Amino acid sequence: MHLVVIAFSSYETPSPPSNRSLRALSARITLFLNKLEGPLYRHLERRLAQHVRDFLRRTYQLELPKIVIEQPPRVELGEYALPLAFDLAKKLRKPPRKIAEEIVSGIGPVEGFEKLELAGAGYINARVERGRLAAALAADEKPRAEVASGKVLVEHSSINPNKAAHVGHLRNAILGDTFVRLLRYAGREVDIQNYIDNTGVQVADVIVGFLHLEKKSRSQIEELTRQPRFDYYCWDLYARVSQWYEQDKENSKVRHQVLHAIEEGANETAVIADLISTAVLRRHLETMDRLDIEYDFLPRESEILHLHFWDAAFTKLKDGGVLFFENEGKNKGCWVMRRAGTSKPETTEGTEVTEEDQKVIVRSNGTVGYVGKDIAYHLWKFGLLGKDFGYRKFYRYPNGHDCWISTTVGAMEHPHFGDVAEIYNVIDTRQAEAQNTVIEALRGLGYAQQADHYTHFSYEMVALTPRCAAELGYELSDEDKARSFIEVSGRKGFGVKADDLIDTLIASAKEEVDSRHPELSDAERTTIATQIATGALRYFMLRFTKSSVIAFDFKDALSFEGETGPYAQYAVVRATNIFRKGGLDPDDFCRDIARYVSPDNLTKSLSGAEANEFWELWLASAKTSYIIDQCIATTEPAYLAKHVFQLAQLFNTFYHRHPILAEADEKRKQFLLATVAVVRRELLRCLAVMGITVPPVM
RNA sequence: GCGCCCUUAGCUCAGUUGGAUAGAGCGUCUGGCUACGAACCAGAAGGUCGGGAGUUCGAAUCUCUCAGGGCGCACCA
Repeated sequence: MHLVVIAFSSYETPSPPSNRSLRALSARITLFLNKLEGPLYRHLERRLAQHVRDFLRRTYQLELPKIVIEQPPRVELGEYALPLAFDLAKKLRKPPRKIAEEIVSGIGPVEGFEKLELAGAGYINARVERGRLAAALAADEKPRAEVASGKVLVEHSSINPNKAAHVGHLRNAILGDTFVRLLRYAGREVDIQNYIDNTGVQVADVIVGFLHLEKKSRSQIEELTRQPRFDYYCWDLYARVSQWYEQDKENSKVRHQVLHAIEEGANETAVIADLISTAVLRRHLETMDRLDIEYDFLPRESEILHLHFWDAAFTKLKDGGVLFFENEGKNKGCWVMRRAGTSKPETTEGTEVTEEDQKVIVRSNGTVGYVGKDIAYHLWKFGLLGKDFGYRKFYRYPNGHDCWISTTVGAMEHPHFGDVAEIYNVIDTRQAEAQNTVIEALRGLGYAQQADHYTHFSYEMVALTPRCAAELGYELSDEDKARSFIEVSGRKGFGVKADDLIDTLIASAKEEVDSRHPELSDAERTTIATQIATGALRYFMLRFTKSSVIAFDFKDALSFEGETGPYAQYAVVRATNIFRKGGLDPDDFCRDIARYVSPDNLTKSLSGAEANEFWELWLASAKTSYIIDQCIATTEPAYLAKHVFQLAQLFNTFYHRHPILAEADEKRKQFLLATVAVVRRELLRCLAVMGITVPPVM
C-alpha cells in the first residue's frame, strides 16, 4: 500500500476543476504534487525553506533571499538544521535563541515533519517523519520533477588520433561519461560527441615518422594498422619523431609539408593520414569500450575543413564585428578578436584592442587557426551555423549501439545531431582561455543565451608521482625527484598507457578472484576480475575533485581496499548474499518491499534513539537524487563517489552488527531485510551512474 | 609582467550556500573469522587548516597581503 498524502498549502490551492477532462486534471495534480509535495529528501528541504520564508514574511515582514539549510553533525539531532536565527539577530534586535524559539513555536505543522526544535545557541533542527520518508523510499517513489527541456551535448575524450590513449585521457573520458550518466539519470536527453582532430600537427608528426623515418609504403602501413595494438606502435614512433625534430631544425620543414598536404586533402599523404588516424581512432574506441564508455557521434576536423564550416562562421564573425582586421604591429594582416578575460578599457574609440589582448583567428596567410575552427564547430553545436555534417555509421558496439562519424557526403538516413540547447565540453583546465574565447565569440555574435549554456567542464591533469615515473624506467633529474608530481608527455613517450593500466588492473584483480573462487570457470573469473578492475579504475578517477591534480601511482590505483570501487561493489555482493542465503531474490524483494514491511513496521522500527543506526542508512539512501542534482549543478561527479563510499561504509558496519538471517523476531527481520534492499538498490543505482557494475560474487 | 588554480594528519584527499567537537582512506599500533564470505569490522595515536592582518556573533571557507608550487598568456592544436 502506498502512503500518499495530498496537502495543498492554502495560498497554492489550484482553481476548481473545469470538469472538462478529469484525466488532464489528475495529470496536472500529479505533476503539481511531484513538484511541491514529494516525500523525498530534496522536496522536504524545499518545503521546509518555503514554510520558514512564509513565516518570516507573516511575522516579521522579512524577505530572505536564501534560507540556508544544512545537515546537523549527528543524526540524533535531526535531518535538517537552520542557522538563520543568528542572521536575524541583528535585524530583529533580539538574541538568536529567542528568535529560534519564536520560529519553532509559531511556524505550525510542516507536512512531512515531526517537529522543529531549538538547539544550541540558536539552531533550529527539523525532524522528519521517518516512517513516511522510509515508506516513500521503500516504494521507490520517483517524481519526474522539473526536467529542463532541450537536448544536451556532452563532448569528451577528444584524443588526438596519433598514439595510444593514456591515464590523462582516461580521467577525461571517465569524467565525461559519468556526467552523461548523471544527466540521463536526471531525465535529460544527451548526445555524446568525441571530437577528432585528424588533420592537426600531432597526426602529421606520426605520418612524418612512417614516411620519412621508417620509409614505409602505403601497403606496409596498411598492414601495420591491422596489428592488435597499432596505437602502441604510433606511441613509440611519435616520441622518435619528436626527437628527430630536435636533432635538426631542417627536419621540421617536412612536418609543415605533411601538415599542409593533410589539410589540403585528396592526395597520397592525406590518404595515408586518414588510414592511420582512423586506425588509431578505432583503437581508442576499443579502449574506452573496455570501460563501458561509448559515443554517439565523432565529428572530425577534416569535415569542418572540407565542408567549409569556417567560411560560414567567418562571414558571421566579420558582420557581427567580433573579428577585425589588424593593419599594423606584430599581428599585421591577421583577423583578430579580443582574448577572453581581457577587460575593455573604459574609454576608447571603437574596437581598439591592444596587441597583448588580441587573439589571432585568421593568420596573415589566410589560413584559420584552431580557435576559429572551434567557433565554427560550436555554432554548429547550437544549430546556428546553417551547415551540417554528412554522417555515416562508423563503429558498432557489442551491445548493438552505433557510433556515427562525420563525412563530406553521408547517408540519407541518420540521427539528428547538434542543434542542442546546452553543451558541456570536458576539456582540461589548460584550455580554459581558448574555451572562454569561443564563448565570448558567441556572445559577441549576440547569442547570449547559448553562451550562458556553454559550460567548459574543466578539470586538472593527471601527472605521475616520481616513484611511478621511476618504475616505468624514466631517468629523473634531482629536481624532478623533489617534485610531488611530474607531467606526462606524449612527445617524450612518457606516460602510462590506458590499455596497460587496464590490463594490469585486470591481472591484479584476477589473482584475487582466482584464489577466492577456484570453483568458478576461468571465463567467469575473468569477467568478475574485469568488473572489479573497471570499478577500481572508474572510482579512482572520480574520487578526486576536478580541481585536484591526480598524481598517479600504481600502488594507489591498484588498491582494492578502503575508499575504492571494489569496496562499494563488495558491500552490494554482501547484501545480495543475505537474500540468496535466505532463499529470496533481492530484486523481487526490492520491487515489492511494501508487501513485506508495513508502514507501521517502518515507523516503529525507525523511531527512538536506538533506531538511529538504522535511520542513518535510510536517510543516506534517501539522498541519492539530491546528490545527483548537486553533481550536475556543480559539474562535480566526485560528490557521488563520496556518497557511494559513505553508503557502503554505513552498510558494512550495519552488516557486521546485525546477523539478519539469524534474527528470531520475524517483523524485525523483515525490517532489516528491507533496509538491506533499499541500500543495495541505491548503491547499485549510484554505481551504475558512475559506470560501475557489480559482480555476482567477489 | 598579466590571468586562473592549488597549499588541511606521516602520505593521498573530502570539507556545497561562512555555522555545532575540522573528517575519510592509506600507512603505523591493538583487537576481531564456527561464514548473511575478513576485498570487512572495532579501537588507538596522529592537526597552529602555508604565514600574517581584516570582515563577522562565528572563518579551512569571504577580503587584503606575504611565501611556496602548478598551469595558461604562439600567425601550435
